[in-house]
Amino acid sequence: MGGDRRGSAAKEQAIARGLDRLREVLRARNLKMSSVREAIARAALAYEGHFRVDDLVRYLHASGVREAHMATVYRSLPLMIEAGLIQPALVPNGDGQVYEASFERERHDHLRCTGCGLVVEYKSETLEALQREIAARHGFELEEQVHELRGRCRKCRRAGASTPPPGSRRSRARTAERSPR
Amino acid sequence: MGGDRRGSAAKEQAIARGLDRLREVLRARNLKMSSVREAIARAALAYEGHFRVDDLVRYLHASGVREAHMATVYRSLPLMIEAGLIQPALVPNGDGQVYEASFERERHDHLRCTGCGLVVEYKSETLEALQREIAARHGFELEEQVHELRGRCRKCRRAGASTPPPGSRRSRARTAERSPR
DNA sequence: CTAACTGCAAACCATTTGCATCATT
DNA sequence: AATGATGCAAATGGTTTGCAGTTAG
Repeated sequence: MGGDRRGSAAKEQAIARGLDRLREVLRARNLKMSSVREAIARAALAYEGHFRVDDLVRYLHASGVREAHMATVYRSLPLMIEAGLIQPALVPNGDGQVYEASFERERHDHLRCTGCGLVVEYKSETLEALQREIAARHGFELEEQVHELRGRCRKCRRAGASTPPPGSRRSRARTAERSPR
Repeated sequence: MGGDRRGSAAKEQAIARGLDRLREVLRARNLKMSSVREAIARAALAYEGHFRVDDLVRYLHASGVREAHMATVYRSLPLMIEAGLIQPALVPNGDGQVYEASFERERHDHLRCTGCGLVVEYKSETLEALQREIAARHGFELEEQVHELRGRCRKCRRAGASTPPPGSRRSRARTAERSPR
């Protein structure tokens, strides 16, 4: 299953900072830290790429945390989001929300191939500036932006028909983080 | 409930064109038009503002179509989308997809107030051009874009605290179509 | 006539919640 | 000790599906 690779010192430290951040949020609300909570947060911070709740649970089980229950993970999601550890990643396509670690990582948006499901991250200063401007023009103070572009990637266009391959639902598509330029 | 206002001739004709468009899609797939199907499409085209499946069903009932079943509406959604009659409007927040008529209407995106739920439409050529450019840069042929900005509207910022009012889920928020500039 | 469509009820599935019990502060 | 956190199972709620009967082409 997913791999808990070597714990590069840097990454381990980032995780430690993330956990501290979470503790702050908890303290601020008179909530408690717990071993399960910590394991979940640790897993979320360490997870490479996008994940769903059940992915995280599997990862936890694989990591030796025997009883990490779905319900518990669900209950900790809002806290981790508030602490800035994770973020919803893609616009849900019917099969559950996908998250990604966001702690000490810069904002980015996604391009998604409607053919093979490939996801590419990109970042555009121009885009963000434009979004702020649009919000301001309408009297809004921007808090969050959802931006996802969909189309056919090079490979799918070259290879294929104009319609996405049939019967390909819940395709745990491959992800290519970071891309050209 | 929702109002089926006077049938301005222009609107009635647009609906007729929409239905023709739907017939084309149906014919192309060897599917059949039916009275129920037509009533559903008609309702979707006539509906003012955003709606959910159950809104449409209520609207249909109110319009005298006694047995317009949810399942049937669900089954016709993909067809209506393919025919370009409707489109998913907002990014689902947990409580079901929201649609809006899109036939012979120009693309637009939404700004959503995290305080009161107010939704404002806006349109930006610059933004669309930028999106196409980003897609192209990554070898994608753009097919669709999801873009939603969230923040606090003028009124909410003036009026209020920094956190959205508690316990305000499934708020059928008011919508202000079309806005300044 | 045949293939699609429709109502209805049951099935699905991601997410939420109630409750008794365990752990942190 | 007191208040939260957790596992588990049951409840939710939007959406999908199987089936038997109806209807369009």
